[in-house]
Amino acid sequence: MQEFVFIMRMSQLVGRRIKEDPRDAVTPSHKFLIRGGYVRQVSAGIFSLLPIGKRIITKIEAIIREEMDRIDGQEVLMPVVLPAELWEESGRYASVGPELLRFKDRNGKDMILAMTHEEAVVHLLRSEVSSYKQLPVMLYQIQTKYRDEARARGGLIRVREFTMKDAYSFHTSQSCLEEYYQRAHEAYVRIFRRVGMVNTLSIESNSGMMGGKVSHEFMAVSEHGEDTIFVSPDYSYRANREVAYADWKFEKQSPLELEKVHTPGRESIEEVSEFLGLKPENTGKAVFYKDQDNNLIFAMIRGDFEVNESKLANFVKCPGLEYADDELIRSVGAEPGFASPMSIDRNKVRIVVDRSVAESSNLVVGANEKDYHYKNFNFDRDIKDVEVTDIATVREGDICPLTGQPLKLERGIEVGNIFQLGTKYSEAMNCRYLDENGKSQIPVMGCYGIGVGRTMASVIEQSHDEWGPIWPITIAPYQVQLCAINPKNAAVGDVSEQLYAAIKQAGVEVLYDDRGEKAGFMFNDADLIGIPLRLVVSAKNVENGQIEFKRRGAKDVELWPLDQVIDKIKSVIAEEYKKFA
RNA sequence: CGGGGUAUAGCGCAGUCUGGCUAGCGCAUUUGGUUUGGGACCAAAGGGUCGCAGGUUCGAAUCCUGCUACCCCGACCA
Repeated sequence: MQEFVFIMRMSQLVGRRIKEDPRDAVTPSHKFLIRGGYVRQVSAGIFSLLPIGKRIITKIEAIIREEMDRIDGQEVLMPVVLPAELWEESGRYASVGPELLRFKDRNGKDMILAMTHEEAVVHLLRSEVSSYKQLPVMLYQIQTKYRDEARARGGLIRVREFTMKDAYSFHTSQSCLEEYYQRAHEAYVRIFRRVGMVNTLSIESNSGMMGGKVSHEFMAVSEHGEDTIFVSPDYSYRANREVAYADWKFEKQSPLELEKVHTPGRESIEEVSEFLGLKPENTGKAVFYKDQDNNLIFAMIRGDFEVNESKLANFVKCPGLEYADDELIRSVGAEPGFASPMSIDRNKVRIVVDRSVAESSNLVVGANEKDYHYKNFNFDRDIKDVEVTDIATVREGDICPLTGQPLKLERGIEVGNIFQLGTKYSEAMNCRYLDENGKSQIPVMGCYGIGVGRTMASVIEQSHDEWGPIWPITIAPYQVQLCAINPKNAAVGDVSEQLYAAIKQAGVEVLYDDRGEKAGFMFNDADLIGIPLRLVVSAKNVENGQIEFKRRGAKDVELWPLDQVIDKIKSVIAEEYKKFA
């Protein structure tokens, strides 16, 4: 752990507390980070850290370093500014959208601000490692990243510039990667426990633009989270909505004859099912998407389900699906609002059917003619040569595939992720080593990220009261806050100064409120800063040779004999650390 | 990128509809004094190109046009 400034006087501390909530802050973490004097916004999604905010970040980083070193990581530092050609090698210069900030240097050379460092680490490693004897290896860094987010929000929860710990491992085999992936997972569990994130879930996730197959997200459970998670009641099943599935049961009935019905002006599932006196689950829904090349994809799902665009995008291997416009839909012979998979130009459209349609009977579908639908559509009979898969979005209450219990919905903030990347980058960027037979091989990669600022914000989301954050001792800006009520009183002033010096001597981190503010004012500031342990020096107690001790968030106070304060506070601190070991 | 909103002192806001003398209020700040266990009191003081650029007018924070920044919802996305 790096050396720290152990002590600080409040009278000298830069970063004022603010009484009122900032107008534009909505989440508790955003409000308290601003009000407590931890961070200040410079531009949308771009923040400066004030001293106590920086101390928290430094402590979180120290915990991450320890755990990365424990799983044999080697710390490096790679640049924020990278040449575009490195990203051209991997193909991401073209495939990643506008969130990658591109610019030219003075010579007109294309450059980028790195949003992640797979390319940089492969560039580094391919010239340093050439033998199987050097593998496996893991490199990590704690570095600034930039993502040109369309919409920054929620204080530190979604920002454009941020600090991230990212780690990359290289292996000679998939099994070696899988073994290491497990160790990384365990390291992450330890990290989030140690920083005091009490409610973190590791869940199955969608690999998105990173490529690769197996991946997990570490979610801080919070009502202000941006991601939707489905969990079983016992939390044995946990999955992001993007990949979650349920044990859906569908029932086949004997097919009835196809029947064309007049449904004037009824376009939506609700309108059609109500008009025909049926339920939404008796209908089939058609949703049209287009890929980047303007190719039409016809997704068909039962009327009571929603298409899961992540599942669909993964299935058709196209990351950038968009809703198709009416003109494109008509160009294949379909009628928007009354679309049917039958009687359309099969050469111009790819049809993907959800199991809910394939395994149900006698559904109402469009007739590709304005104001007409068909009743009694049956997949097996009425359509041929289409792809059937799961593209349904889980709904709260759907049955868990593992436990058979109803799934419940949670919100989460993604604070970390781990991926089994495979050879996507090492292969594209020609990273090779020689195996024991002298044969050239491509290393298998894993990557592992943690958002440091987001972690700080998430801890507040999970640990605060109406007055401010309640920091775990492991990342609190100081371990102890010392408050002097009326330090102009000679006895109070003397005892406070002596205590301050003695605490420093004992190696305890203390923030000393020496300002002589009114008690209430001082206590409110202390609560807003959220240091977990508080000592108060007052005239009344000093007269009795006593000091008051209180834990942040607790109701009760203790009175400690003055000559035992140092011993007692040290033991309380040790006890607090044990809670997060 | 679509929808909605905001921009006036360090922070939070009023004033704008209905144009008018010197642009206010609370908090914070400075000075002096009194206070000191859950956001004290008295007295005095400093602090503004009213987001930017044009226009209308005798006169614009206020009306008109354009722009910019920021926030919220959505789209997109590690």
